[in-house]
Amino acid sequence: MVTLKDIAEQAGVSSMTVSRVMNGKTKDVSQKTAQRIKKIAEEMGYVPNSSARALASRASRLIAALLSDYDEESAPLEDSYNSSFFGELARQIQKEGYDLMIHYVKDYTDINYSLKSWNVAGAVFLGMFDENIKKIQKDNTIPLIFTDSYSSIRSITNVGIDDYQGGETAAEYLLKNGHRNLAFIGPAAVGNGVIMHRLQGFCTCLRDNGISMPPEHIIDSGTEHLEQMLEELCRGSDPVTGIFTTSDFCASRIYAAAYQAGLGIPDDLSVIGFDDIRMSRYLTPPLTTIRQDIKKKADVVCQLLMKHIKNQDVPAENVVLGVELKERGSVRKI
Amino acid sequence: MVTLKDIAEQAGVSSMTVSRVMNGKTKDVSQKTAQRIKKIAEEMGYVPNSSARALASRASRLIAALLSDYDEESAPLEDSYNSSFFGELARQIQKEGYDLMIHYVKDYTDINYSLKSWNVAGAVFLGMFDENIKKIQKDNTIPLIFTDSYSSIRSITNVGIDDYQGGETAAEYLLKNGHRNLAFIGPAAVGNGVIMHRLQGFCTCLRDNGISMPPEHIIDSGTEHLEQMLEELCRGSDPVTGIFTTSDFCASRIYAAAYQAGLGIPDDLSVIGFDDIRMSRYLTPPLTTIRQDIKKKADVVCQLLMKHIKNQDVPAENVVLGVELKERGSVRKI
DNA sequence: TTGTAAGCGTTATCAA
DNA sequence: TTGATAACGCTTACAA
Repeated sequence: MVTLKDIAEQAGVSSMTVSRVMNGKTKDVSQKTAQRIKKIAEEMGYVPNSSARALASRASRLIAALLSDYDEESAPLEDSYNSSFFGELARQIQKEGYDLMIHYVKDYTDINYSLKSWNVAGAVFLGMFDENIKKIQKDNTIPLIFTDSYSSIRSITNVGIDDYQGGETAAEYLLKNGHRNLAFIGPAAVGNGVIMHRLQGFCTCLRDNGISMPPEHIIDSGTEHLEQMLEELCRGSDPVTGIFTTSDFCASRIYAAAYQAGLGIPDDLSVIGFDDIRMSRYLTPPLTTIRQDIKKKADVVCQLLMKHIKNQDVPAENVVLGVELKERGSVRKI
Repeated sequence: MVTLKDIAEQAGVSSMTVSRVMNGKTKDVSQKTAQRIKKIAEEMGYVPNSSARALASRASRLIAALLSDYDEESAPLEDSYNSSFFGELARQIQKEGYDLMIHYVKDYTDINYSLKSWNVAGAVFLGMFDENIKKIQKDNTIPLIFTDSYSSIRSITNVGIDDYQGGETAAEYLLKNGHRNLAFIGPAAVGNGVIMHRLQGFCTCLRDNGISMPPEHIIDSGTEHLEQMLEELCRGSDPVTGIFTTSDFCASRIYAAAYQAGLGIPDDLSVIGFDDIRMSRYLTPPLTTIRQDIKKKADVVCQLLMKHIKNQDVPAENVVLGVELKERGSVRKI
């Protein structure tokens, strides 16, 4: 391992001088020696020791990504949305000269460890963290960026999308295409999360247009019997013709169930998804969906992180990104 | 921040004693003091400083995952296969008490930095690294685990699957179902990688059965004109009836192109994929594919890593995991 | 069983 | 413009 000291000896200077050069404080060092030292460092293959740096400067160029992991069996990164976002985030963070660690966290202890162990410069939270937010905020002075959080705690920095608007847009579009009998399929709408807001936007828009959706048309996507439910919904005397679902992944499950039930999309059943993951355009038929810009989201998160790291006094802010309808082939006009 | 020293002062012992307790070297410390110290540490919310540890012990509990990133526009983690594997790997590594960093790497400089900067205990390589392997190996003593590498360098530790066998299995299955005129769709078969081996297994099996596949039936999945190609292939006097493709994601693109071309799957065209990502069973029709066990792969990588970390003298080994045919609905009998 | 001393590679601070 | 020194929090090696 090549250290500052090694280079210093080669160059006949003190290691402080080398340190200054390596940190780009070139105005404190003469041009000549700076050049010479750079060359020697290059030749010797010097790579700064980040641990030592972090220790001495009490600040690391490290960001932690925290994935909430309620359950051993869940696989957050198997979800196309999450993994795309994480991948983009990693790229952006790296571009800023920071390194990224990933932690699955279950409870406060895990979170605490993730934040303190490597004294990370900041953290990004993916998933639900409502219970712990208050305590986390209190215990830490580093920037914490939440994503898609609807915590009632004010003054947290969050980047999310307009889920409510997304629900509305979906409803509008289905109505515009003549659908009147609708259903909603998603994970059991937990408390105050994105799912609930999408559902609310959807329902409110329907109600404003004089349409109501009976509670039994709100279906838990976790059900084993999706096919059967679809049959019941679409075969009655007053058949459901349109479904709004909370993710494109979920939409693909609906496609499969509909297929098994002998229901054609969009002929017998129209479906509108959420997210616009890469695969959606390749479904048969291509999925009409509410698109969120994952790249943009990662970008905003990263910029916010950098801003807060550079200046501790930046106030908390809640960024809400827009969504847009991506019209493809899974909704028909009736 | 709570340090060993803080705890030591509270407990009226030296920080060495606390250090021993925190590292579970309880046989070197009296039961009584050990208990007392544990309690105090708990109360004070002690979290060990990993940077300091790494610095003092010249060894970190950190693993680096290196994603090869030839191109700004590519998004390795948008690929379902990669992201699932990465997610599983992260979980396994964490379970072993290690932390995981992610790095996109372009060239030798990047790799070098990733490995040295945090003196990681080991690294896992995802993607192609053929050019640099020799140099990387020479410069590092830490365990390096490659995945899906067909490097000609001997004595690297690699975890892969039996790609050749996968190709054979696909061919056998198509033949068994009466298909004689076949095509292959995948990324331009770069040098010596997984793609080439899958293709070779496929072709060899065909040849052994007296069937030949003309070169123009090997199609680059990167083409813009997939729909048109499919038309040409399947509408001629001697139409292609079966396609083997190198990933399930690619299969979904073929589904979409076939749909646009008015070709029904499996009625007009049978398709067999590779990977068995989560989405495959939800395609319409559900995709018949060559399955690889991603969880198992991550598990093997992690165990290998631990073994090599604990014992530097373990020889390099190349683990080849099996693949299996997952029969679903995209291949028809003719 | 416990403690002392030195040192890991770097940066902050102050002095020259 | 440069250097000496202490310190960051911890572990290793040795001594008591």
